[in-house]
Amino acid sequence: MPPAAPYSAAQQRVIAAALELFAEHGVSGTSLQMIADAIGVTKAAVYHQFRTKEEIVVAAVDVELAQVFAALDVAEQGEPGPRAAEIVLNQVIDNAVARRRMVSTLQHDPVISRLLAHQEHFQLFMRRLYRVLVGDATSPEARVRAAMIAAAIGGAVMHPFVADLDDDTLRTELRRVTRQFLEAGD
Amino acid sequence: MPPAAPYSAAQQRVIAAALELFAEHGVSGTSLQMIADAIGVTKAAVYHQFRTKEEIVVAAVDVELAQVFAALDVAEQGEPGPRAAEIVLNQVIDNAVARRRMVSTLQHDPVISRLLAHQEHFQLFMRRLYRVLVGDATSPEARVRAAMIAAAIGGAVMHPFVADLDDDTLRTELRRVTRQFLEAGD
DNA sequence: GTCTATATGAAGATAGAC
DNA sequence: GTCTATCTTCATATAGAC
Repeated sequence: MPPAAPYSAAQQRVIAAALELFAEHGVSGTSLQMIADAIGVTKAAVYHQFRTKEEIVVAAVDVELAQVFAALDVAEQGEPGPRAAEIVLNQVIDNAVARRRMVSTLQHDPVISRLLAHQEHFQLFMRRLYRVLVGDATSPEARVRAAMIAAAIGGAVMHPFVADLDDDTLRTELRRVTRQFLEAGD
Repeated sequence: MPPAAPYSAAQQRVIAAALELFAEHGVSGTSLQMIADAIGVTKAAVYHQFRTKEEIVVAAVDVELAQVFAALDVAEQGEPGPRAAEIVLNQVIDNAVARRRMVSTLQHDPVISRLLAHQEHFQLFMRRLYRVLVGDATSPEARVRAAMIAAAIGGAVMHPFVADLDDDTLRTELRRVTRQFLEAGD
């Protein structure tokens, strides 16, 4: 996974503001002026922290993915076994709930998708997640099942149907229903 | 539902090109120059068909939603009953598969989301879909279940795990796994 | 680390000819 | 219905002072 990049305090302010704006307007819909305004500085100050807008996008994705990888690492500290899958999935769910405003952007923003498609770390994450979801199966049904569960968790956290559920409730129910979904295929 | 707007042939060319580009780059990442280039005309020609970029977005969403509403209407031609839910869901699945490159954009693009949030027709569609998925239940579990199924269908069709499945296979397996998911909660 | 000022290009949009 | 030409605004990005 990417080493915890030593972002300065000023850089972290840019990243945090950028993530909020990316989640609301998308990457292409977010200008450096908007980021600068959100922090309360000028564009030039932002450009002093990152040389290009692309670098901001990379840093923002980097920070978000670091949390996902950290969660997966923790989950795999335990002994491998039948309960490992549930632990990993719960980590994914917890992370999706905690970062629910960002998850949809990470999964669906065209700019970020292109970025992630070329990141080895992310491809590895997807393969690990796939294995957790359906093991070694490669049948169309297994792949559709994996795609649906992955999309369901990522997509549900931002869904209007659950917009006013608090994190605790959302997390609890997501875990419950995901377990039901997984058992439905056995 | 919106009346089938009488878009001219030239307007339909703009809409078709715009939809492709929106799906690939997002609405904010698509310029009128890109749309004009895709059709092989100049920006001014595009502006002769639609007065603003926003009008193009509205028309594109209009065209896509018309298909969804038509499918729902067909599904509700039959007698209301226990099998109605499955018919509606199958129509939603068929439509999602047929338009798989567009579904993610419709669901997740920030510009389009804002547009849809203010459209009565779309809100009605969501309520109808919710009823099909969980009936009158309003518990957190029911809402999470509905959100997950809705997100799963819409999100799975664009998922890398199923990118190389043909439409027939994807549709068949989506129907199968969705049925399993629905039965898992009973 | 932040500012003012500025360069350069591309965006959305319009006027008027063909 | 399409073009050339143009306007204005905003985008990314840089130079140099404090």
